Amino acid sequence: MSSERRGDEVESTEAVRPRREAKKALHRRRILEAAREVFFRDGFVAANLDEVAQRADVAKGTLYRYFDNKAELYVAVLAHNGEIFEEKLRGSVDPALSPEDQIRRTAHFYFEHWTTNTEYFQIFWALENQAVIGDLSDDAVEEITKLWENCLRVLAGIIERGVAQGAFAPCDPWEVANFLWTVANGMIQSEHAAARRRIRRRPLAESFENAVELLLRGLAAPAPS
Amino acid sequence: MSSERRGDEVESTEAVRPRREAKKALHRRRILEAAREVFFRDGFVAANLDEVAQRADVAKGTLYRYFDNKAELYVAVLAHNGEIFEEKLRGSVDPALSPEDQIRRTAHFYFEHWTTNTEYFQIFWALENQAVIGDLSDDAVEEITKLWENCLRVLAGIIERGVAQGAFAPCDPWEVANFLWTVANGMIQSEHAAARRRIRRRPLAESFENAVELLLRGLAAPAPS
Amino acid sequence: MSSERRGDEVESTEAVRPRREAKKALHRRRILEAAREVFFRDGFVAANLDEVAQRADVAKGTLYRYFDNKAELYVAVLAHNGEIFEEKLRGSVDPALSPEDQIRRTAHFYFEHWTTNTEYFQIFWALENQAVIGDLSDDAVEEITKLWENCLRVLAGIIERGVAQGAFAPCDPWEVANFLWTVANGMIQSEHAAARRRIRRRPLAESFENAVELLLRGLAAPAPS
Amino acid sequence: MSSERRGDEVESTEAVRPRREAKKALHRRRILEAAREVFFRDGFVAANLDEVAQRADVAKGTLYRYFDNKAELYVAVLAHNGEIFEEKLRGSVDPALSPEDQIRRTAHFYFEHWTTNTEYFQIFWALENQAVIGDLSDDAVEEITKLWENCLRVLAGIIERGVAQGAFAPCDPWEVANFLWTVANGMIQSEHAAARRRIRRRPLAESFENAVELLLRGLAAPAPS
DNA sequence: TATGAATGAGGATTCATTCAT
DNA sequence: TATGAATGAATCCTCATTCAT
Repeated sequence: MSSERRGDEVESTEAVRPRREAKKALHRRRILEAAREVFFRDGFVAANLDEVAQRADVAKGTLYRYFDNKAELYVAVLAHNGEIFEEKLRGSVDPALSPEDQIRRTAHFYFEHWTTNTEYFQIFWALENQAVIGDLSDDAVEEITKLWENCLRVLAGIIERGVAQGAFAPCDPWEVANFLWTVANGMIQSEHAAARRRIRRRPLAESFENAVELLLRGLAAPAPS
Repeated sequence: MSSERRGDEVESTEAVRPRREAKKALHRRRILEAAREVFFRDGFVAANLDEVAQRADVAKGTLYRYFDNKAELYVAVLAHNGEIFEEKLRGSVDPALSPEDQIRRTAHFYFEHWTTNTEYFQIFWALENQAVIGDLSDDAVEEITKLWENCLRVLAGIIERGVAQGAFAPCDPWEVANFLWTVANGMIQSEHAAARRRIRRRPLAESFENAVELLLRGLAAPAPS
Repeated sequence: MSSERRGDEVESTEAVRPRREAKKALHRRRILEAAREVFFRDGFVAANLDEVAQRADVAKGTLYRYFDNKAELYVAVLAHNGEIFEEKLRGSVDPALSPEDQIRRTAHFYFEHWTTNTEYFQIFWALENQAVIGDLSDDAVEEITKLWENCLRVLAGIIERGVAQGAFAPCDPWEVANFLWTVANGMIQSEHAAARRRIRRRPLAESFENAVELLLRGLAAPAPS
Repeated sequence: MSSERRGDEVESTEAVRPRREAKKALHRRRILEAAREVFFRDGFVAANLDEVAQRADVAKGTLYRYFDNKAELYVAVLAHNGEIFEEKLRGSVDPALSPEDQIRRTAHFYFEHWTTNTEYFQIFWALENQAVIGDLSDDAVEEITKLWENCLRVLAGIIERGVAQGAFAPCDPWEVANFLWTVANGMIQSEHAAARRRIRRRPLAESFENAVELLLRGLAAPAPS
C-alpha cells in the first residue's frame, strides 16, 4: 500500500507530466481538426478563429498557446494533413505491379482518399489558390513546399521506372508527375465546384477512371511497328 | 435666351440622354476593370471595395448604384470577362482543320490568351475555389454556370466532331471537354502557384504543348489493326 | 424666386461643400477633445478608443477616418493643444517689462493656464513620460519636438535679453530655459500627483510664486560690490 | 530505512523550513528585480507579466503567490527600491558640512545614483505619472506616500538646519524640499525624455551642477548690508 | 445620379488572472 | 508551494453598406 502511495507521489511530480502532455496533444489535435474544417469551408481569409475555437471546444486564447497566429495555424493544418496523406500515398504504391497498374492504383487511392476525406485534399490544394503566402514565415512556406515535393516524388518515381522498363514513352518524369498531380487535383476540385453550383454531372468515379485510362494511353510507349 | 433654355431642355431630354448613358457606361466599365484587378490580386474576401472605387475613380457609394453588393460585382466581373473570353475562344476554332489541330489551336489560344491576360483566367477560375456562391443570387449563379457551359460547348463540339470523323476514340464529349478544360485551367493555375512560391520549373509553354500531345495520344482512336 | 432656386442649385453643387467641411471640422474637434480627456486621464496605453468615440459621439470607425491610428490621434491631440498653448504663451510676453517681470508674467500665465486647462499641460507633458514614441511616425515625433522647441524659444529669448541687459548673470539661455520649463512642468505635475494621492499641501499658487522668486534670485546678476 | 524517513521528516519540519524560507526569499527577490526592469521599460499598463515571470525564471502562477495582482506587484517594486534609495540618501548626508554643501552633496548623490541605477529613479518617479492609484489598496498608497515623505524629510531637515543657521533665507522647509525634489526628478526625467527623442543637449551632469548653484543662490540668505 | 462621410458589426490578437495538478 | 495551461474579457482596427446632401 505504501508503495502505491509512493507511486502516487512520483506521479504528482513526474507522471503528471505525461498526463498534461496528453491533454495538450488532445487540444492540439482538436484545434487542428476544427481549423481544418473551417479553413476548408471558408478559405483562409474568411475563416473565423472564433468558430475554430468553438468547434475545438477551447477558449479563443488557447489557440494562441498552440499557434502563433492565423497563418501559422493554417500551415500547421496543411502540414498535419499533408503528412498523413503522404504516408498513405507512399504505402499505396506496390513496386511489384506494372507501371500502368501502379498509376491506376495510385489514382484509385487518390480518389478513394478524397471520397472519404474530402477536406484533406481541399485544404492541401487550397494553398495553391489563395494569397496566404504573404502572411507565412519562410520556414512555413518551405515546409509546405517540401511536402508537395514529397508527393510528387512518389509519382515521378513511378513514371521514371515505367520509362526505364519501356512501358512509357520517354519523358521528363517530374514534368509528367506534376501534370498528373495537377490533373487529379483539378478534377476533384472541379467536381467540388460543380457540386457547389449544384450542377449534375456523371459520377466522378467513372470520369476519373476514364481520365486515368486516357492519360495512360497518352503515356504509353508507341507500339513497335 | 428662351431659345437657349429650350435648347437646354431639349438636350436634357434628348441630346443629354446619350451623353449620360455614355458616362454611365464609362463608369460601369471603369468599375469592372478596377474590380477585376483587385479581385484577382486579393481574392473575393480580401478584396477591398475602397480600393476598387479609388482605382475606378468614382466614389464608394457609386459602386452601389451599379452593383447590388460585393458578390454581384464579383459576378459581373466574371461575366464581363467571361463573355470576352468566350467570344475569342469561339473565334479561335477553325472547322477546316483536323480535330487534332483544332484541339491544338484551341489549346494554343488558351495558353496565349492566358500569357497576355493572366487575370482573365484567374478571375474566371477563382469562382471555383472560393465560397462566394453563398452570397450570390440564383440569377447570378445561373449566369456564371451558363458562361461556363458555353465555353465547354465549344470544346465538346470539337471532340464530338472528332469522334464522328473517327479521329478520336468514342467517348462522352462533354466529359472529355470538361476534363480538358480542367487540365488546362489546372496547369495554368499550378504554374501561377509555383511562381508565387518561387519554385522554378521548366517553361510552361513547353510543358503545355507536351501535355496537349499526351492528351491527343490519349484521345486518339486506336490504330486499326 | 427662380433666382433663389438657382441659388439652391448652386448650393447643392458648391455651397454644400462648406457645410460638409464644417461638419467634418466639428467631428474632428469633438474627437480631439474627447481624446484629450481620455488620454489625459488614462495615459496612452490604457486609453480606450471605444470611450473616445463614445465621448465624441461618433462611431468607432469614424475615428479612423480622421486619424490613422491611436498613436497619430495622440500626436494630433498634443499638436492641437500645443499650438493653442504656444500662441498664448507668445502673447503673454510683454517686451516692455523688465526681464524679471517677463519671467514672472510668463510663469503667471503658465500657472493660470494650467489652473483653467489642467489637461492641456498634462497631455503635453505626458509625452515625456510614456513609451509612445515607438508607435509614432518620424513626422509625428518631429512635429512634437518642434512644438516643444518653440515654447522653449520664448523662454530662452527672455533669458537672453535679460543677460544682455545685465539683469541676469551670464548663462546658457537655452539651458536655463530648459531648466525653468522643467521646473514649471515638474511642479504642476507633482501637484497633480499629490492630489491624486490625496496629500494636502500648501496651495500651489503660493508655492509657485515662491519658487519663481527663488529662481529669479538664483538668476540675478551678482550685485556689484 | 526508517531512520532515513525520520530524517526526512525532521528536515521537513525543522531543517527544511529555513531552506524553504530562503527559496521563497530568493523567488521574491527575483520577481521584484524582473518586475522592476519590465515596469520601468514599459510602464505599468504596457508591462507584461508573462515577461516578468520569464525573467524571474518562475511560473506565471507563482507571481500570484507572492503578490496579489499587477498593481500590488508594482507597488512592491516601488517600495523595495524606495527603501534602498532612502537608506542611501540618508547615508549621503554629512551633518558636519555646511548646509550648502549638504545640498550639493545630496544633489551629487542623487545624480550619481541616477547615473548608475537609472531604473530606480524612473520607477520611483513613474507612479507620479500614471493612473495606477485606482488599482491599489489603501495600504499600498499609504506605503508609497510614506516612502516619499521619508525622502523629503531628509531634504527638509537640511533646509531647516540651514535656515536655523542663517545660511538660507527663511522659508517653509517642506515646501522648498518638495521643490528641490521636484526639480531634480524633473531634470532627470526630462533628460531621459530628450534621449528618447534623440535630442542632443549639453551633458546633464553639467546642467545639473549649474542648476544646483542657481538654486543655492536662490536659497541663500540675503547678504547683510 | 453621384458623393463620401458615417456607421457598427466583426475579427485577430493580447494578457491578467484562475485553477487543476 | 509551484506550475503552466486555460480562460475570456478587452481592444485596436477593417470594411461592406447606408444615407443625407
